Amino acid sequence: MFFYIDPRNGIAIYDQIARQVMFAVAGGSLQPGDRVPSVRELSRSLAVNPNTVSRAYRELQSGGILETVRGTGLEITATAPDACRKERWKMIRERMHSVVEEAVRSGLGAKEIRSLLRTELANPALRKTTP
Amino acid sequence: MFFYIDPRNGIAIYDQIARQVMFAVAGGSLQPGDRVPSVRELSRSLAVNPNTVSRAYRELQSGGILETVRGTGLEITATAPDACRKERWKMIRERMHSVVEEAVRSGLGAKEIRSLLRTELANPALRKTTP
Amino acid sequence: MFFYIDPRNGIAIYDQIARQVMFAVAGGSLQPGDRVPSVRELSRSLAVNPNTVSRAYRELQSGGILETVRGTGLEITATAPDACRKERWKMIRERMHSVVEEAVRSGLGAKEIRSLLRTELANPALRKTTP
Amino acid sequence: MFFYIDPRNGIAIYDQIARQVMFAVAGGSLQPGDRVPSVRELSRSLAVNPNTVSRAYRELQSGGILETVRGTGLEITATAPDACRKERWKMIRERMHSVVEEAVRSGLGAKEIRSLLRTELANPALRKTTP
DNA sequence: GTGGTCTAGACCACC
DNA sequence: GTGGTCTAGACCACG
Repeated sequence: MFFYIDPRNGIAIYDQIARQVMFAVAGGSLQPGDRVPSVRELSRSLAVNPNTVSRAYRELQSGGILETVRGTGLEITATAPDACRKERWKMIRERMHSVVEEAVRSGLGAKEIRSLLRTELANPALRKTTP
Repeated sequence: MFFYIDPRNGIAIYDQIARQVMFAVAGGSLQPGDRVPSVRELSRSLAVNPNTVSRAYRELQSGGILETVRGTGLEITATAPDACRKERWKMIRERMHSVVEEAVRSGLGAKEIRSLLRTELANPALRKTTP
Repeated sequence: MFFYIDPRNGIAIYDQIARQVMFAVAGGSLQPGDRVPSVRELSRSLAVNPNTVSRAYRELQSGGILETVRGTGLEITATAPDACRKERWKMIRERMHSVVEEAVRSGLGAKEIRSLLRTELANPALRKTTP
Repeated sequence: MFFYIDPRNGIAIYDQIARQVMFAVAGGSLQPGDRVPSVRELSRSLAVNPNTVSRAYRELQSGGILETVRGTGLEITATAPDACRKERWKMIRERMHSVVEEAVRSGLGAKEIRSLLRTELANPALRKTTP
């Protein structure tokens, strides 16, 4: 499957999993009706405890992204793509907002902030990493 | 004093205090030789556990921003302004990096990211916000 | 046939099937001596695992609603209509009991609960709904 | 404290805890700003695993009923009473709806259903049980 | 095979 | 002391 987690990057593992599912849905590589890997399978392939995967899936369920189909697994809901695209925007926008806010509060001007972004976007290491 | 903390915003309180000291130094409102409030005074005025203020000061000391002046308390070091400006850059740059990284990984293009920043910079509520 | 199942509604599928058979018997649309569809046939038409249909029938057998007639399949017993009517009452009564119990425990008064029922009974969409 | 759980009533323990907190808030015995018992304390007094209590609290958090105050515990939010009263109604109404729906579908008339409720409300065992 | 729940016990950062 | 996260392993109902 197409999930990778970094156990030491500060973001909780269950959250990394949930985000990647959402990104995959937002990007179209997971479609409504698709089944997500089983808890046991994913936990094995990520070398992570089943409970951790389970928690990620549970949060996605309560967010309306996944639904259980009794005994057969979890699948992407019909409303998921919309919700995921919205959520993706919201998450990125919130983080961008808080960076800019802190930058301004710490005394940086718009010019400096823009140059900061330019530097980051020029970073060649970006395009390679697929989630 | 000019510190404000929000015990509910997810950022550790000691970290909020330490950042604000650093920003004040970077911005010049705290100068080398100035004394910071005593642990007891600040903890009272912020309604915060003294241990928490203490920890903030401890981190600032080990970062070379504060030094104890025997008997009289803690004051801003001579090298602090430089260090704080550098630290400020580093913190902002790291956060900007991680936002951009997530945005790209989630499938957004450089154009969209730039537009996101533009929107944020246009936000008129920026200068007013107190930490 | 006249069965409908919803694999996503939280009620076990075998239970949905068993209930519908019982309701049909209680209501007279299935009579003693009538044959129920074979496991294979019903499982195909409901797009459901044969084990699931099998389990529904097994429970109905052990409840005395169905009996095997050698070679030809399962049919409604002579005592089924009585048993189903009783069972229907019991199930509804139990559920009503537990709703009322929770309502009272959560602080609602008899008056509010009665008004709740009145609202539900007034709902015009009732008779139309298919299981 | 005022929580009781029944480990064998079919409702998940974490759910029983969460409901009781909500009912307590809806009924006013827990007010905004009040602290809820600590995870460890409640888990001890209910003879339940800390993770189970933790999960109950987590769900309440994501529902906006509780918020963490760093290092000091979890407290009732300002918006909780409203949310809990709404949630309480919603839960009871949904259950009443589904009972009535099943009753009607199984062939019972409004008269019989009303009489069912009357019987339940007359049950003297009701008033005693406090959650 | 599937998910859901629970227990037990550990480690972390924070106050 | 507090909550948050994770692991390990168990049991259940369901298909």
